[in-house]
Amino acid sequence: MDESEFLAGYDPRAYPAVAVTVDVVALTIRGGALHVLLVRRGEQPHAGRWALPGGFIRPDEDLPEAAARELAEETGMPGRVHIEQLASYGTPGRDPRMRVVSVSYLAFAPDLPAPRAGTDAADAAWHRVERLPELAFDHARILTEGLERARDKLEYTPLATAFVGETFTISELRSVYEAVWGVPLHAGNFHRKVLSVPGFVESTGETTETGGARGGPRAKLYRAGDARLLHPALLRPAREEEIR
Amino acid sequence: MDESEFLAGYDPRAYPAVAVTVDVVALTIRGGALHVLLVRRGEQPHAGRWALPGGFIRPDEDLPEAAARELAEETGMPGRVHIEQLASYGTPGRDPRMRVVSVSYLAFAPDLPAPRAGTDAADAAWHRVERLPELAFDHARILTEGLERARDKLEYTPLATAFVGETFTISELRSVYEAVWGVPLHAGNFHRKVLSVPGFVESTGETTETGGARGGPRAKLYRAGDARLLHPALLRPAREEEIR
DNA sequence: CCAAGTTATTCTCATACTGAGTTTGTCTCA
DNA sequence: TGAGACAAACTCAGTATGAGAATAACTTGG
Repeated sequence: MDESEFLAGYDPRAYPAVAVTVDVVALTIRGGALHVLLVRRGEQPHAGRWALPGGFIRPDEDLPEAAARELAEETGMPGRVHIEQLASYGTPGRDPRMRVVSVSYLAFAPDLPAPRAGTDAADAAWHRVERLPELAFDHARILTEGLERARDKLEYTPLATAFVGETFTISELRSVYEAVWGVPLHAGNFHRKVLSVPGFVESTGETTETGGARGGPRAKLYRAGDARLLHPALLRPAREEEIR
Repeated sequence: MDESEFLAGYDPRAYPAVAVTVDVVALTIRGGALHVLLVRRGEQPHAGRWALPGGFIRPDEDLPEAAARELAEETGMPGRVHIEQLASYGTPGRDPRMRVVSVSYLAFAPDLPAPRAGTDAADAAWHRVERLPELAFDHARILTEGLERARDKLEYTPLATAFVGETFTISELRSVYEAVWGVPLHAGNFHRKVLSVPGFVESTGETTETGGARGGPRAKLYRAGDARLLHPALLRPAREEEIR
């Protein structure tokens, strides 16, 4: 091994600086539809274009902290937000300014207040995931992978409870699945399934104050149970096209 | 927003350099047991301790390329290696030298020749995952998460075929599941299940030349099919302790 | 060569889970 | 007050699963 190889292997200062950012795919459900938080960029490059909220990590800040901070800067941060790491992207040239490695996070929250413009964005808004504007950088790809991850995790984790309030009805939970998966579900089977999975939900003993807006009896209220994995899982209807 | 906030948000050069590395959790099956590739560190910090193969990314190298390169440097790189991203780790202080963000990758390969010492390691060897030495940095955690990911992916993807040769018998495939999951499986049920999942394996029409080493008939040979997802999935026996 | 032991492959059968549809009774709105 | 909406529970046929057993093709040690 010669000297240059040694340096290439071990000394990061031999390289041009690499910048590390976090980008957050923040999802919520508004009016029965899945929405993602986007900010309009105020600076070059891609000024004026919509992007995922995110920014450079700070020197003494862990990755999840950075993600939570970036999200808080755009939304005023509600209490109950679930955050988890998604993936990292580091293709040279993905940011024209310099070598940037971006760690993406997925965040889920119950229906949130309208976001406020943060320190580094001209504007911030929830967008329905079926009708998105063109995104800056490679954020369209990150968002796509984040949605796919969210759809998967709904199957085998109690993630859906992160989209609803402290207590909720089975129908509210079902509408989360329908919004994220984008398909209608059989109400009776969903009900049976949710109640049969140990630890998914537990009854509060209460019911809603009134029936549904358009009629129907009062629904029983539940809260999230202590399961970390759903067993058996709630599987999406098979998607032929994704199997091959 | 004042000037310092602006810089904090947008100019990475305002920060101390962040180094980005890739670490690879490379798995293979040798003698019916799951093994992971480890290298003995030749340099400080943690000199002499075992670690996951990895190193700093190069300026014009994409992340997966860097992972493949690091793996090749330790093993002489066989052809058929499946590589996928695992997660990223960036807690301040995880490397005493400087701020390091590490992107981990998971690699799977059929039984490989003994590794060779690479350019940046004093030694390299396959270790059984049930009997591991103490690892450098936070590599024990990375390895644990890598194993968990591999066990999960075996359930719903044809990943197991990446651990066997071009053609294989159902029993060979079963022994992959048994090695990775660490539990014995019912041979008859496994056989029925594998053949019933569309696109998992396809028959070659051939059989093995001889029976098994200790007896039994010749087994039919299969190759990997075109499925990207297994449907229905091959589920592990329920793990009560992991559900709550 | 033969008996004993191994293994691949196929069956059986009882139980569990799933999708689709139905039933019952409560509630809202016009 | 009647029509429609909806929560919750039930039915039933089809499918998947776990456990065990049967069959037959091979091995190896005598």
